[in-house]
Amino acid sequence: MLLSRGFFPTLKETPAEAQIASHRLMLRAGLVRQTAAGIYAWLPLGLRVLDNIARIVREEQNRAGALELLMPTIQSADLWKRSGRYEDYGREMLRITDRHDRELLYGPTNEEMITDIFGQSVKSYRDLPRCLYHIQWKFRDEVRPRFGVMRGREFLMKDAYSFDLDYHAAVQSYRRMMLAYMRTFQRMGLKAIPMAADTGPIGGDLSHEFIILAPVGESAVFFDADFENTDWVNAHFDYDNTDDLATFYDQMTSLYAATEEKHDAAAWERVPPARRREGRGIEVGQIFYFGTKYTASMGVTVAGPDGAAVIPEMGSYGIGVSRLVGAVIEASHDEAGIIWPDAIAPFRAAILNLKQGDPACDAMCDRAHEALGDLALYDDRPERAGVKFNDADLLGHPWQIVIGPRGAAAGRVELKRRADGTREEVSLEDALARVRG
RNA sequence: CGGGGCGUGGCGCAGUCUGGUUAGCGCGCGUGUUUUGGGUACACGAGGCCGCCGGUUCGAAUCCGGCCGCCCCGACCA
Repeated sequence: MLLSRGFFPTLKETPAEAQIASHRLMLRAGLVRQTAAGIYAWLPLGLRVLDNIARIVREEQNRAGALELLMPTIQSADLWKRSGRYEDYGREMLRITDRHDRELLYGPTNEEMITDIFGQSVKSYRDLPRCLYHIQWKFRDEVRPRFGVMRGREFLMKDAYSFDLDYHAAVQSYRRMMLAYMRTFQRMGLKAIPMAADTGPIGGDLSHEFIILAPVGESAVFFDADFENTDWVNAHFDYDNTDDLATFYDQMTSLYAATEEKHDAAAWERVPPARRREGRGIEVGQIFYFGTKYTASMGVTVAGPDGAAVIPEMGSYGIGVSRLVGAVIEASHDEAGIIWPDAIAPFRAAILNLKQGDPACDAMCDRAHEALGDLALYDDRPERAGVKFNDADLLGHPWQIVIGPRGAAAGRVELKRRADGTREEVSLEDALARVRG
């Protein structure tokens, strides 16, 4: 991709409204632009990141056996009246009236809708279990949106819903999704900790929030530092193996970890003082088991093996896709700008032509650009080297291929790793190979 | 929803208290020269219904009233 042909507006100065690092950097690097309180437009660079995060989420959901569909953003109020939440949800729900005075709403979540869709078509225990998900925009009319996309009113969320025949099977679904979540965040370069959490308006009695530690986080959290020594990544747990899931779940939940609402002073006292960690965290996902709350209220049953009606057990599982963009930046940036983890970077590398117009530089840059194609952003502007260095650091590409007249004449390029700032002089071919990974 | 603050070229701000010629400054943008490995320097230039509506006045960015928008702290929340 040629930078000169793209739309990557960067800001030298920080807009006054941005208070935290991720918000500042998202505006300065041209990822988003605010269009109203808590509502953002995603510019090309931001959209690439959002898509990359959604792709990883999707891959891990599929791997865990969940099935993707797509439900609408606008929902009928009737659905919510059936579950009783139309009154309960309060003013966070954006209510809309159409030209026929029908009551609609912009969905803040989809339990009612998926329960309705599922219940219409599934009539036998043979159709269970199922887990369905979609990645769709939500709207919650927050009283006070803040921190850029971390607490927007409109946000992109992956929400999955599991349907099982009984409690035991529902617990397997819950554990399966917990494993999928840990794998998802791990792939994005994030260290998430599952913490016992409140269920809020979703309801139910079992819930975990996935927390990324960060000083700007909105939740106060308490956890046992020993969690950092838990090695679940190399354990190769199988989604279909009940023992694996049990072992994994035990690893995740046996050590103390809770958000403020679920904090238990007595249990906390039993954690050795040296291992007690208190801090703040960003919630990037939450999972719920709530049994038959929606299937019962909305009248969904299936025929069991003996012919008797059974009310399916449900769980729901959310990941804040757009929030993750901010969370990743909070976890990975420095004074100069963003440091993208390889897996979600909008481009794997920047190609910096330090002397636009120099035949050797131009030729070598063209070769690099041709070889990497869409993996790289080629800064072909007639700007000074300093401008290009600074923009590349700001945009946070994992690699920078620096091509100047000195090196180009000798057939060498400088390869810089954004994360640690290391640079080495290598041949173009070696640089390309490293960037491709 | 309580408390506080701010709306002035794309961005960051000054000017408002104490009304008065053409509304300034820095950055950015355009053209040219210059520079050429970490935001170069100079020159010229474009770009504003001073958030909106109404009022006071000979005269309003400035004073008064109303409205809208946005931000921050708290309570609330993926």
